[in-house]
Amino acid sequence: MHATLRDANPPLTRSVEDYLKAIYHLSNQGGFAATSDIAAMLEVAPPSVSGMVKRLSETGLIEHVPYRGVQLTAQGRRAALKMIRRHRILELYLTQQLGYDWGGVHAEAEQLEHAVSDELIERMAGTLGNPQYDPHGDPIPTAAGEIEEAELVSLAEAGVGAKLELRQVGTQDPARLRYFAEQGLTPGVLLTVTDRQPFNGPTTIALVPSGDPRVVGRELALLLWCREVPVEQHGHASH
Amino acid sequence: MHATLRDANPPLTRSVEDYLKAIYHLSNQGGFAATSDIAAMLEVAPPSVSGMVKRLSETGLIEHVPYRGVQLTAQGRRAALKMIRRHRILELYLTQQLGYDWGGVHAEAEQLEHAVSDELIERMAGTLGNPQYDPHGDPIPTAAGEIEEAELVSLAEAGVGAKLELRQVGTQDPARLRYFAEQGLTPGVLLTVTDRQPFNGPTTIALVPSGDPRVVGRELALLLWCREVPVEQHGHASH
DNA sequence: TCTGAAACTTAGACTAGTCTAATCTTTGCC
DNA sequence: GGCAAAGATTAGACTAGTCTAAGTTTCAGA
Ligand SMILES: [Mn+2]
Ligand SMILES: [Mn+2]
Ligand SMILES: [Mn+2]
Ligand SMILES: [Mn+2]
Repeated sequence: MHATLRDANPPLTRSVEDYLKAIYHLSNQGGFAATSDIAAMLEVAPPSVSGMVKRLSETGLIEHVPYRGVQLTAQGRRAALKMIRRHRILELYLTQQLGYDWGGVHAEAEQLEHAVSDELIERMAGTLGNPQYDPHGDPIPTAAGEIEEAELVSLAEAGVGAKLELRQVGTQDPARLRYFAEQGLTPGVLLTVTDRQPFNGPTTIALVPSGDPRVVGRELALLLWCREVPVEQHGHASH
Repeated sequence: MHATLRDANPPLTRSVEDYLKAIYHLSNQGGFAATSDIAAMLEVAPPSVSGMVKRLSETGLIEHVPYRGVQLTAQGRRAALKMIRRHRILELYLTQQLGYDWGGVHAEAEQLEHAVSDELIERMAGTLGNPQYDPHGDPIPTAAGEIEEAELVSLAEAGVGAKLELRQVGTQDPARLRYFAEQGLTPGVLLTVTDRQPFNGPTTIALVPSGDPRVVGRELALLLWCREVPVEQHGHASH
């Protein structure tokens, strides 16, 4: 064993952890993450991404096809899911135990995720009762690296007449999150689609059971991910 | 305003924050912190310290007298006390809210102190009732940067017969802390010094009120910082 | 007063991560 | 099928932080 050999498994740096998360989010369902999309998500210049991509593929965390994009290896995916678990448990802990609102929580978790130990995360998860979803409805990966894959439909694409449960809110923007909260649009809410205007027009919904109407423009409707609710009529299960 | 000018007040890096804390701890009561002591405390080589010292004095956080040592400026002291507040609130929060024992808490706080926001620290402090002391009895600086300066005597130097209150435990070593906890030697405990053997020998104490005896070697006794308790006899205040 | 050891600084190299400017590749469109 | 624009990579520079090796300063003791 030569003293000059690099440490075989050095701990990942803050930057590397954020790159892996970004690549995970951008390469859903087996696709490639593009250099420019990673750069935009992390707010760095594209050449910075090219440089990091080189290092990450040398260490076996990603697969790089030049001019095509990158994908996580199994090892890289494990590391990404670990960070996502940390991030989402932190978000939930901050909202439930320390009074954060769901808009402010993302920025704080973005920093803390790199500093917490496994032990701290598991203690937080225990305090919270080993939760399944974060404040925005996103599934929390298990400590073993499993994550729920739900088929959800965006409110902008849901059919008129559909009865839906709002499951996930697909933004971290504090202003948009605050607006959704004001409108009562938080994960778990039931609603029916009552109208959609043509030419990318707004969707009108009625909250269940209050019946309160809401009009949601396409930009925001695309952020509201819903599950179709089987319509149960007076205790009769649908067939 | 030229775009080429460096940001006037960039946020401090993790390294800088740890250097400032180390210098604070090493330059108590107006003295100088020595390069080699800073290096030992941070586990870096002395030339790394010389390099950092140059940068820190250029940014006005410390004063450097070559070959003599360094001192914090007012600005550097403010920054150091802010980090110490963070560290101690984190330690207390982790022990009181998340079930950490006082041995494991230091390493976790050492990382988190660089990642938490002011808002998070103040929320934690609020949850804890704006506490004055951390789990090891160390005073927590206020948000305004005030810190209590107590005159304490080490158990190794206290006179035989003295009645003392254990106030601070001056180590972060998990093994030593665990041992102290086993022996019932935690901040707040009352005791009397019953014996001291010569030639740097052990100190024998009796816990109050149980009377249980403990024998403490000099190395550990030097870590136990105590306050003299005015001896009140059956309700008679001492004159 | 000299001298040698300890402490400190300087010199020079290296890594991680970032940037701008210049140079490929790919691809949609005429 | 050719070409221009978009996207990606390479080239080269820079900062922060670390190291080892080599020189400089201080100071206690002979
Ligand atoms: Mn992050
Ligand atoms: Mn979230
Ligand atoms: Mn630290
Ligand atoms: Mn402490």
